[in-house]
Amino acid sequence: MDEQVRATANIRRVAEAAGVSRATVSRVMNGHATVAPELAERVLTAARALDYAPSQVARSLALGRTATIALIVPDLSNPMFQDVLRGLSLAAGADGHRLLIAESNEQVEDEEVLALEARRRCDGVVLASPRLPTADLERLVPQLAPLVLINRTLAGVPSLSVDYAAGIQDLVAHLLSLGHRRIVYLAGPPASTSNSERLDALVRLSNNAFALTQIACGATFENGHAVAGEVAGSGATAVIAYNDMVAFGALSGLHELGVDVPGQISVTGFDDIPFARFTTPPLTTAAVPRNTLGKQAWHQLHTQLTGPTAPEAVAFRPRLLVRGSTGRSTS
Amino acid sequence: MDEQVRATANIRRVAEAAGVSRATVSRVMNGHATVAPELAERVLTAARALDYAPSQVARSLALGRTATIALIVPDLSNPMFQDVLRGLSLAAGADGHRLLIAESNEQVEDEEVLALEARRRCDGVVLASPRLPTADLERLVPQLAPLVLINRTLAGVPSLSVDYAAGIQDLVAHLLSLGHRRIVYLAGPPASTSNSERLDALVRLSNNAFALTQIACGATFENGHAVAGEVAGSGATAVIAYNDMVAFGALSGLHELGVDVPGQISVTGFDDIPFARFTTPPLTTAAVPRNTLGKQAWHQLHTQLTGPTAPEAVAFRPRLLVRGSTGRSTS
DNA sequence: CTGAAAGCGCTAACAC
DNA sequence: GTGTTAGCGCTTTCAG
Repeated sequence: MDEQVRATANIRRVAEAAGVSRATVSRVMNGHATVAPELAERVLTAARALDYAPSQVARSLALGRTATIALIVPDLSNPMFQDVLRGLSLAAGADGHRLLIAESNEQVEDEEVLALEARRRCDGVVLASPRLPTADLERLVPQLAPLVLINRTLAGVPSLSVDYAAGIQDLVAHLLSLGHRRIVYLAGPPASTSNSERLDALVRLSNNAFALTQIACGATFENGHAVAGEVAGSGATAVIAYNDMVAFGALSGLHELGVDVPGQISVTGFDDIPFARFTTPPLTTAAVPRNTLGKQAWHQLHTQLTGPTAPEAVAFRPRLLVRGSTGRSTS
Repeated sequence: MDEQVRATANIRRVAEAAGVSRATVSRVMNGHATVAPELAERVLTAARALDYAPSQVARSLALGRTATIALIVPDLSNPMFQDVLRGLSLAAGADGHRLLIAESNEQVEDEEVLALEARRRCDGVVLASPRLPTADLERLVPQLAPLVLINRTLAGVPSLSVDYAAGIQDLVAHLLSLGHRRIVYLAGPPASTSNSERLDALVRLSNNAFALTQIACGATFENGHAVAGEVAGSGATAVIAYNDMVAFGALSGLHELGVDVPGQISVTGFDDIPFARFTTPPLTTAAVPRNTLGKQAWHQLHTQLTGPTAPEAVAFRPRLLVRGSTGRSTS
């Protein structure tokens, strides 16, 4: 019968069917106050009959906004970005905005074009691009704005970061309170700024308060596992791992060596990944508020979208979670 | 000086600056073969000078396609969907398509409008909606097409699922080969179809080959942990957990009870979540090819976008991963 | 090979 | 209140 109807109805068809102008259809569809109830009813009926729903693309063009934002991340398999994504998605969704997501797959050289391309389809960008050179980023800012940066700062741009130093400070204070005075740090990737922030904080704090040694390690379970022997032989009574994965590996390696945690040595992680509570023993760590980062990212973007605002750079303090992997120093 | 230039250049401005028509600018920007090199050069220069990049929204409207697809999931924190997302994102991205993502946050009643809304902004949909009633889904199909279903099937719609029965079969075969004849199943949520698929497969296989018992459990670490005592007292020599998290909990509980795994009892999981290789002992499990699901989803959507195709329903067989948590039966 | 002009579907002044 | 009309920025026949 009506084979041609399947070609997704548009506003004109509805207008014709309802015997009104397109403007009226538009008004009704957008709930614009004043349309005679009788007309509104006719429009709604026609719309329903034709399975009509306004084209968001056309709408976006006419309005000059898309009600969509983009998240650009280097790696979707990183729990950090997964949670940021989730927080962002929920928060933006609650305010009626869609989320476009672009992953650079760690290809820094692609990030610029990815971000620009994404920005052209939406109203603003949340960018997590730890490795993009600052100069490039600065050049990009005007074209990406409204923009929110995750885990890095730049003058004049709103940003959300994690205060790694504060987290380390809490971890250290906790260990000191347990009597530990010889601490070994299992260092993360040397190039990573999150590693140097942690290390810097440690060095700063160690000043007389405790003896700090360092073992080059990495960011993975295997890395942590591999240095377990070295840790056991280091004479340290406590280890601060670069992150939870490394701590997890160290825990596993120490277990195999018959070293009791926390009886003989205490171990802390960093991040509070989902499995940190399930290790044996459960891992004492500094919880990075990843979800909050996402929520706040939307908040900051939202305010930029609705009006002019002063850029803010906020750093979130991780939360110390004391679990079973740390105990009183016995030496 | 040129304050008004900041209002993002459009095609007309570039055309004027280059002294050509908008059509020519369009041709150049799209690499359309034949434009005099000299003109092309002028256009490119002007575009560069004005920081011009075509509006993707306008382009989408004119072309009738957005080069964007949507993924609808109930819960982004579920590792299953995270990996599907990742596979989909990478695959679609490689073919120059963007990804819109919508999370229903488990609110089934929102999924319909979410999906429809998303569909209006893009060219196709990948839908993972395990709980949406079939009748509703059927009604939705025409409006969502091109469409690919994840983990559920529907006549006439391409879909990608996991063959849970096959995974169970492999697990059972593995256990039988190790001499196990008394197996206990730690059941997942009763309402979940993935639980009943596993259970059905077990019941079917148990016929004379082995004694099957069942313990009501759940889907979490805590659930698995809680039934460790019951498992130990069950007389079974092997346990098949609903999923890895449950197996993980059981492992932990058995450890605390001093029950040796796999010495006294073997344990298997299902899914191969990222941490399954790191448990003590590492978990034997059936790996669900989550990434492949995402990749294939793009593949199926892509073919639909490029031409008419017969819908396909493909089920992926999990891969048996034998690790340290299973061993020869000693009883 | 290039330009003029119509149109994608919707919104928003502006009139009536 | 409702319709007319002029865009939003781009693509694409169709002439020349």
